[in-house]
Amino acid sequence: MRKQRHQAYTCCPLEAALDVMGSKWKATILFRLLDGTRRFNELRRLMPNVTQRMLTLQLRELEADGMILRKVFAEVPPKVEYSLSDLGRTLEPLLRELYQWGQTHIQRKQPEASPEPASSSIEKKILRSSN
Amino acid sequence: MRKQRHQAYTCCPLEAALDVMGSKWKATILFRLLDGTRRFNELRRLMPNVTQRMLTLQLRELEADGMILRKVFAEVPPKVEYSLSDLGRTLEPLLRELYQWGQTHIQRKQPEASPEPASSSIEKKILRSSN
DNA sequence: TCCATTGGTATCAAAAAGGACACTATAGCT
DNA sequence: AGCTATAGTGTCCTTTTTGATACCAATGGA
Repeated sequence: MRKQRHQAYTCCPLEAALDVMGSKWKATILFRLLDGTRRFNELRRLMPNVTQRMLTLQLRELEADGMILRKVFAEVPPKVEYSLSDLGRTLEPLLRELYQWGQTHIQRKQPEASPEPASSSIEKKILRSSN
Repeated sequence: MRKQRHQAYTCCPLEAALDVMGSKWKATILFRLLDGTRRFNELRRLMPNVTQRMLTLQLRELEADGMILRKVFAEVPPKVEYSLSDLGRTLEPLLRELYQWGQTHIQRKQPEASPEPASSSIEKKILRSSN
C-alpha cells in the first residue's frame, strides 16, 4: 500500500482511501483524534498495544498525507500536539461507520483466559500513568 | 491484523472491521462483487495486479470470515462462483463511501511515463482474454 | 545526585505478506 | 497428439512490516 502510493500513482480510489487510513494504527489514531487534540503520550496511553516506534511512524505518515497536524511546542520536557487536519476531518463519517460496523457485526471473541500479551517493563511504566 | 484475529480475540471494532475488509485486495474483491456474482477468472481480469495465489488466499479468508459465498460447480473445466453473503452485503455503504472518499479527496497521481509494472507472460496470456 | 518525564531515533531481528513460477486434472477443439 | 481453459495448490524467495531494546537532551523534583 504505502509502497504503491509512494511509487508514483494510485490507480484505485479504494486503494487510495485505505492507504491513508486503512490500517489498524492509523484508523485508531484518527478515531482518537476525532475527540480532539492529543499529545504523543496521551495517544500512547489510549493505544496500549502500539509501540513508541510504530506510533511515531504512523503519525509521520498521517502527517505526510495531510491527515493530521503536528504542533511542536518549544518546551522542556517536549510537548507535541496532534490534531486532525481539515482533510482528516472529512474521514469522520467513514471512521464512525467503520467503528459501528465492527461493533454490530463482529461477535466479540472472548479472551478466554488469554495470557495478556505481556508488554515490556518500559511499556508498563508508561501505562501506569494512565489512570 | 489477520494474526490478531486468529490469535483469539479482537479488542477494537475498528480493528475488527478493517481485518475483514481493510486491505487492498479484500476491499476490491468485495467492491467488485457488489455488482453481482463473479467467477474466479472474471475477478482476476477485473484486478489485473493480483496474482492467482493472492486472489485465492484473499477469497479464502473472505469466505472464512463469512463475507462471501463460494459455489463450486461439478463441471469440467471447473467453475466456481463467488458472491457476497448477507453479511458481506452489509458492507456495501461502507465500501461505496470509501470509494467515494478516495475519488473525492485523493488527487490522482499521474503515472508520468511509468514503466508498466511488467506482469509475467502467464499473466499476460490471461489478461489478453479480457476484452 | 539520581530519577522521572517527554517525544522522539537508531539498530537489529523476527514475522508476515506478497510475488514468481511450476504444476495439476479433465474436457473439448483442431 | 497437442493446445486451451478453469480454478486452483505448492514451493521458494524477496520485500515489507513490526517488535524489542537501547539511547538522547534538558529540566524539575526528592
